[in-house]
Amino acid sequence: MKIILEGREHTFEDGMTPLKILEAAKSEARKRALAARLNGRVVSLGDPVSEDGTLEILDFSDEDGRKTLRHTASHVMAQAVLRLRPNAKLAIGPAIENGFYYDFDVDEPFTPDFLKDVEKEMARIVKQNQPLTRFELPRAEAIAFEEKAGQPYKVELIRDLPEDAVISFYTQGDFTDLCAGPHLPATGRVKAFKLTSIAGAYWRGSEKNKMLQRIYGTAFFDKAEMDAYLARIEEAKKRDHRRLGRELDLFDILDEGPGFPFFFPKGMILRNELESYWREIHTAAGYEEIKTPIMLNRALWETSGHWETYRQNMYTTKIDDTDFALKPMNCPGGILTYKRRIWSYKDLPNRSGELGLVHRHELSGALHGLMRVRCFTQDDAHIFMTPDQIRQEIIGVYRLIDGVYQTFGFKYHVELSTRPEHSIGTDEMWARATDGLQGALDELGAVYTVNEGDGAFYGPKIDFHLEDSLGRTWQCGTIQLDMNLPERFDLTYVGPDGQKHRPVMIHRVAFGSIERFIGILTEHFAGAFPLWLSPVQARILTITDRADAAAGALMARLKAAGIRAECDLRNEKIGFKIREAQKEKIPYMLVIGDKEAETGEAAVRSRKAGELGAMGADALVDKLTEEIRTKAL
RNA sequence: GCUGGCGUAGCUCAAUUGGCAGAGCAGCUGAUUUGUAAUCAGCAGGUUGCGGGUUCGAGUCCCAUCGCCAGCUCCA
Repeated sequence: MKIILEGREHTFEDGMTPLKILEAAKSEARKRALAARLNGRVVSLGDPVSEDGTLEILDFSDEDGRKTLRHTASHVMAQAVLRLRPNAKLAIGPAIENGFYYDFDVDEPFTPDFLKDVEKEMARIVKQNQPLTRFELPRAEAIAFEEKAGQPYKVELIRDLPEDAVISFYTQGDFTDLCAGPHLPATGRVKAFKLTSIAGAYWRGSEKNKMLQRIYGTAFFDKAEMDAYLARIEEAKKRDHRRLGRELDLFDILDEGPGFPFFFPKGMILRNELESYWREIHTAAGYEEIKTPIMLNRALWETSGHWETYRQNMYTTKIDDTDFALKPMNCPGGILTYKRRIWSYKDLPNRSGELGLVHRHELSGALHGLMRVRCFTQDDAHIFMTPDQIRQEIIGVYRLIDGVYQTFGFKYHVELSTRPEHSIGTDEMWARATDGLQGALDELGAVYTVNEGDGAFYGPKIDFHLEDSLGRTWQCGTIQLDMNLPERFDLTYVGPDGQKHRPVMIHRVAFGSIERFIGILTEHFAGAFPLWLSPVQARILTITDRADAAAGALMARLKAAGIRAECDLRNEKIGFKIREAQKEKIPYMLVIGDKEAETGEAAVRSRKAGELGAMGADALVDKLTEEIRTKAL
């Protein structure tokens, strides 16, 4: 098979794809050169090469294809914006998960109306079907090109490119942009697109830089596919925990306490069930439970380093001329608890857990329902151990957390976060701690990504991230190794040699925060919680008041078996009662009319499966008890 | 905190160029005794987030402030 690349003929075996061609390249330099050329023509590196020697795209459905489409859509958007606002300065415009964005520096901020104008202009550009062509320039010329174009951000980007980088540009009609590619061959391929929102975003992601205007959009090869996607987003909004919390009377956040959630009676049942489950598995895993004060004096926070490093996030007050702070973390309390006695190496590891209420003054703009609040309960635990116990303990904690998420059927991803800029402790401590975490992950065969510089100021961490209904991820579980606080608080244990030694400490949470976890849980189940968590597990619905006595008897029987049951004796039609129970997502509806009152049974209706037929009280208790016991999903 | 948008009844939303603050659902009261997702009727519900200003007149325009939403930054 012959392929003509930029005028030169290349011969490849049949069935080659650009990706395979790249893989077959002999040297790195050759690979880069080929990639640069191929990217200029090809949508997806996995796409097959057609027989007539051109690079034609046959399959748009893979992720690379959509990414390329969206990247091209961002160029089309930038072109449209420049036509409408010739003075706009371009920053960056990548494809992202499900869409794309482009950042602009403009004199006047964009308005929602302006988005409509941009969409119209984009449609025009798509209709013009301008071909995208690629060219490369040496560094100096590339800089001169963007300087002439009046694009200072692009100049800065070029200056920061590595020495050996290929500097490429893409042109479509009157628009040229610095870009590595790849792109669609022409703007006409951008069939379906929509601009979704405007937001501010700092240049290069640093709040020290200027805030630019960002336009988000999405694009699909198929209009129907895009409509389905947009409809799915609308649907997902109905699962929003902030909405469901209010609708299901579980929890809410009121204007009177921004970031400080209220839990209503039904929400407390859910919460208490989670806490009981937590106590059960932690007791089984060898943890002891403690409770430490939410307010402690300044001297303690100075010892821990929080006063120095974290004070801007702490709520402080003065009591009798002494500074106090609400705890933003539980560790100092856990440490003081450890220090109450002398420990032998035979006592370690010591695992003490605390459902600890912490307060953090988060930035107002960061608050988000239960996901990001200003006071929350961490299902915290601190493990004090000898250095040679590190790996085994971390493996144990990892398995415990994994078990928790499996109980709820959650998918998660794991990140290893390393030393941040703002940190305390020596290089050697950090190296040992990071090696400990990484070693455990590798021994477990865990799949994880490394997040450089994202650790806590006192140590590296393994984070567990869960998704909300819109696919945004939230850190829940975390395992943090700390060789610093034991030093600061002069923690010791007595070794076999009779001498004092320094223990190592793990901070860890499984839920992360009960509040955030409930938020995730609510969205995951769309409010239809598994039976064991449901605030009301069964509601008995009467057809007429002739069944009231039977209903009362059944409720008493269920309650005696520990099942959360209630009666709906109102003088309403059964359809109405069913509808309400169904909307409240009550797992089991037990209908009693004359027939059932007679036989002592109930017609069972499941929230999920509909009518299940009549059952006697004993059978019903057995069925529900078993479902609760197994925590069935 | 930053950029933009938005705050009207418990909830979802109306209210023409500045001109009488409304509807559905929920709630309450009464009637209805009903078989698996909505019985009927009536009643009540508001200092339009809060505070200033412009105007004969402000839900609507301006300023300030609080809160919410999206994103950025930061984080469990």
